[in-house]
Amino acid sequence: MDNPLVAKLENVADLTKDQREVLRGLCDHARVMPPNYDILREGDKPNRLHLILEGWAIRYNNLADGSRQITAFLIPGDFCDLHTMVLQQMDHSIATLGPAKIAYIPLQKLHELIRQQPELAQALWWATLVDEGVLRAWIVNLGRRDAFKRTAHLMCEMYERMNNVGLVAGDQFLMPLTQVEIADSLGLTPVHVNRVIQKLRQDKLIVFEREQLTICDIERLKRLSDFDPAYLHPEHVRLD
Amino acid sequence: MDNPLVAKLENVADLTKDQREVLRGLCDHARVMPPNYDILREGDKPNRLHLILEGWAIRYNNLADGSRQITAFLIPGDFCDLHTMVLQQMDHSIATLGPAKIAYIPLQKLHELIRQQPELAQALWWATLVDEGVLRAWIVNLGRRDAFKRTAHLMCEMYERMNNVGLVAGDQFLMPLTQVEIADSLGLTPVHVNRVIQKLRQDKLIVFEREQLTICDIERLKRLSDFDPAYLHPEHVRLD
DNA sequence: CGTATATTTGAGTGCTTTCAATACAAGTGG
DNA sequence: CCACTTGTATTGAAAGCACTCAAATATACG
Repeated sequence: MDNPLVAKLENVADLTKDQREVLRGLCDHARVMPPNYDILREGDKPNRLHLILEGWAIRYNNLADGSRQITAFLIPGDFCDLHTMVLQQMDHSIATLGPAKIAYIPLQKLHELIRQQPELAQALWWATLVDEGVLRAWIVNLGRRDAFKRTAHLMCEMYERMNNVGLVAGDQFLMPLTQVEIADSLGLTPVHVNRVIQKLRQDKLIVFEREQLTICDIERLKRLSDFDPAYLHPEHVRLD
Repeated sequence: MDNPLVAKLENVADLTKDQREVLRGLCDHARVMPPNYDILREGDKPNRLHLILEGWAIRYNNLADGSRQITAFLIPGDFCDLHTMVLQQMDHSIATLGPAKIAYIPLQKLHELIRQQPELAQALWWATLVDEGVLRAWIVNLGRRDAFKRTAHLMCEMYERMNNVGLVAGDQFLMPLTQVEIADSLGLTPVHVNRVIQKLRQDKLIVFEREQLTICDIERLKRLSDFDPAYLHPEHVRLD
């Protein structure tokens, strides 16, 4: 498989062969981590960056009452912590879901890249800003959609994002989430997520088994969940 | 009043006299806009940046069913659209609440600043990344807290942020929000927000009248809403 | 002083939660 | 290889938080 970061950025920027090499070079040092492994914990002050190469991870916060809110799903090509280029301290934790291959990138290597390849740096900021758009879309989802639409919207988003890194085959992709994790991301209870998913199946919108999600009718799913991919900014990056 | 952007950044970075001047210079061209004025609309491709100097604004999305979700409150010192440095198109709208003084900054001026003052650019990225932290905190708020705690948490956040730009006097500050707007930001209905606010008053936690919010017992409010200011990253910026 | 906007109150409804129990699958240790 | 543990999915019934609808009151503004 090609490098997922390269795949992601090529959707929005014309990369030179050289730039592709630089990006691949960032991923030199990678390791496969076990499921449910905390890559980063709240309060950490990491001195290297982490990039997902294979598998999924979650960004999450634990609350005082013992509950948990997932604030992002990270898929291949996503940085876990680009913000540590500027911010000192992690204000949340990051954990793998299934086994996941993580690239470890020395902070210094990134700083060099930014100095030597400003255009590439720009592309990385694009990724950060898209992440911000995703966060806003999640707020809209949590704030203004009922459980059914909310779940459908999440599935549309993951379909789209997985597609952007070439990980959708036909109408299906690997979504290694339990219903508990879906619940923790959507602000619902696992019990209710279960009922919602059953309805999605009943309505012949999805098939979801053994971590494999099949979208039977993506257009209908997008329509009913009011999904508009504009927030993922598939348009070309401004490189001036 | 001093420049709110300078005030905000000085909390986390040691600015030289020169840098302060540059920041003030960004705000040269400013205008007072009327209440409920759309500074930017979804789909716009702005060629200048907008910075709040006085008053409040909202970042919001309109949904297909006619409802609205506010995804951010912008206060003095906040950029409306730093992301247009990289992204082409607005994926949401921005509107003033009360009358608000907005600085208009040509994109090019910002690009010059980034080239000539990399440290300042770093400080601006700090602001963007804190905004991202705020978005995550909102997701946690919407996903895992009931209406009462959720409302309390919002008030703690705005207290803290207003304080960071020197706009809290004693225990009170100007919060030009109607209950409808609070509802649209918290994913609640105005009716329910009304009942929650009454309870907050009953419990002697706040006084809220004529757009003036007084926090009677900030410590209790923080405790009960599980508020931890770490996500606002008051720590010193990494400037290497 | 009239009109529009914002706040408040009440009653009834419903989506989602909570609590509890069952079924099922996967992994572990003896 | 089986008993056992653990995590996940599923189902049912009851309770509750927040919503809807509707109307009254208050406040701001021209």
